[in-house]
Amino acid sequence: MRKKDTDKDGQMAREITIVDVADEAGVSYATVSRVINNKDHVSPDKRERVLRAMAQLGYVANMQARSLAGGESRVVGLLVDYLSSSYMDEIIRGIDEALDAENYDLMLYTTHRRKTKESAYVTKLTRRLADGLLLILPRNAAAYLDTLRQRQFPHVLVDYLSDKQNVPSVSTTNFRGAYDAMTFLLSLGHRRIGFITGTMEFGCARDRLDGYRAALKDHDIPVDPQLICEGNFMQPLGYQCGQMLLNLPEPPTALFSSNDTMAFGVMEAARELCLRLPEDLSIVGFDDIPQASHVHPALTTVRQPLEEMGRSAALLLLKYIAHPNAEIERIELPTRLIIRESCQARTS
Amino acid sequence: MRKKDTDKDGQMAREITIVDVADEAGVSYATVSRVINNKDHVSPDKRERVLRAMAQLGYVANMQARSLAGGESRVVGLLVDYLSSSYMDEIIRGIDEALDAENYDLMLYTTHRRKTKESAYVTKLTRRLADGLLLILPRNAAAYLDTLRQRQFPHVLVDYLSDKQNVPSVSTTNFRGAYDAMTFLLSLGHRRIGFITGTMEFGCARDRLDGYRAALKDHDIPVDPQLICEGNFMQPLGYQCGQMLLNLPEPPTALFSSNDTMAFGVMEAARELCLRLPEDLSIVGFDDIPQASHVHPALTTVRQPLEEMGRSAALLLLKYIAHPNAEIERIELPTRLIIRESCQARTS
DNA sequence: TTGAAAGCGCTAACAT
DNA sequence: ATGTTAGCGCTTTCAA
Repeated sequence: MRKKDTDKDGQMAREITIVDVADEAGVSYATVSRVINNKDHVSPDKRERVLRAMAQLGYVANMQARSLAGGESRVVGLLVDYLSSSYMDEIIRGIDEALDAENYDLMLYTTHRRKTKESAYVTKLTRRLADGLLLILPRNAAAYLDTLRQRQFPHVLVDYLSDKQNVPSVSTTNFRGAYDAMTFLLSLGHRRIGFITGTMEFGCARDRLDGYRAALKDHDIPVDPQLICEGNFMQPLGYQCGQMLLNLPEPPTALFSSNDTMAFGVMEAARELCLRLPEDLSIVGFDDIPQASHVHPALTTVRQPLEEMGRSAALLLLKYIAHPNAEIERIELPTRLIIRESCQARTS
Repeated sequence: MRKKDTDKDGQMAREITIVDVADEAGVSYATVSRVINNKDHVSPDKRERVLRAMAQLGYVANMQARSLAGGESRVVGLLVDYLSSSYMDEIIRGIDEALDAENYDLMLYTTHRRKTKESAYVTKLTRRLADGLLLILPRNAAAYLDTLRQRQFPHVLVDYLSDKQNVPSVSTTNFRGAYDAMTFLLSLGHRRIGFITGTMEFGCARDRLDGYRAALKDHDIPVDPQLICEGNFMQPLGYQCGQMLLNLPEPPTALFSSNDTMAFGVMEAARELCLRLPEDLSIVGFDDIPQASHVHPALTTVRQPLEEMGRSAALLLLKYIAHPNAEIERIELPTRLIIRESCQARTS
């Protein structure tokens, strides 16, 4: 059907293949393949001719043929839930850069909160469409992690935590980060500190909650369940949790949100209650997305090195692609408390 | 090399192919292919058996083999510059939904502001990796648009405007939207209205500027070049432009920003100058990204139906995939002024 | 060092 | 209705 892909003028518009290059260079097409893949055993002379022919004809390798034939696709699959957050974009930028430097391409699939799609995509990508797989904040990882490992398909998870599984992954010191933020708030004299969790199915959300609790405990402050509100990492629920917490009979003097986006929601809620920031309420976020430094007051937050997380994950994946049997590594990057303007010593 | 992909236990771990399914179902593999592609001329009986075998074996089609053989890949390529904005995410969501409903997959490439990558990706995607191509706000479209058209490769551009080219595209009534926003501001009594442009290489940015000028002209107000500041659709420059405009000897009483993100920057700048919003300064944005309704004061803005833009683009592309010769369509979706709290009648 | 040839998994003619 | 077969463009033995 595509044998003679004629365009409307009746002219041949076939795509340039390895055979065309071979003809042009006057060599067999196996030799062209060798040149393309940088193999040995090609005379400098012929290599030169092939290269020239390729340039002249504007040859571009056909990915599917290559990967069908068992070669590498030089494509890495990336699976994410949604894209709107800077969190994702920063990580993806890091991935993209590291991959680009090594001449790999990125194929990005979005599941948009449909869990089933996650597995379907994994299966698809795994069929040699990609050389490896990166997953950011997967929700359904358990469903295919075993398969991936059994088939020795290179993969790295970003921000996935589970004690049960020993999985190649990149994450940050969530517990430590939360603990540090709390220590800071505590040092400011705050005693009633509200906490808004992330989506609890994620390990990072659980770790942050643990950090919150641990810090309180280490300061001999009992954990008041009323002060803990379950969020979902999104602004609207952050707003609602903020309202709830702030309307408590005995409201907190500081609020620690499991991510920046929800912290912005808290700011809205606070403003609606005519609270002054940071005089009447101190707020701390988590992530340090670019926006955090743009809001007023600029948000004090626990910085995750998002771009570096992406870069590390990509690099680790590349290692697995090169050495499928390399030992499982779990990289944990340090968080850092970024103090800006949204916190103040407790006055009352 | 993958002939007998043995895993570490020495067990066969071959992937299930159409042949395995055929064996299992006791038919030829051509029949299986027919079933997979929903072709006629298969007895209900055999179809049933094949389906069962597929389910039992967990068969998943190999994309590259399929597209190599000349079939459709049921993959649509999507090229975007960067991802962090809600603008992109909303459009992508629309695309994703429309495509998903038709059982198409999305392959997303990000160029991250490297123009050369754009062309490279187009070439790659075009090699039958994808059945069609979607481009959001392309920066280098001229470089490959001709090729795409000549090869009759289905493609649709989102938010690309150029009078010279007759290109399948989806956009919105940028001129009209800007004109409406200005009319509103003018009706509020504002006479000195500042304008922050978008990245001028984009047609939509130029159209919005034109709308600004036209409205002024229709109200017999001379265009003051001092009041027009060139932005780039990003918050930091919006902030800077805001500062510049607001520090003018005779500052504007209203500011119209070519997108919401820059309008947020303007809000920062205004706050730093201790201006009350909207009492001292009215602000209008463009896009109506979700955040616009979350800031304080909620932003009055020109709404672009982002998700619908994505959906329309996907649907149009699907049409071209089905009918490569279908006539070139340029869809223009209506914008709508969303009045919120960031504007007030001029008092002084 | 090079070329010839055998697939990779699939679609679509072409037979039957 | 169903099976047989010839590629699609490429990588990788295997010979030469």
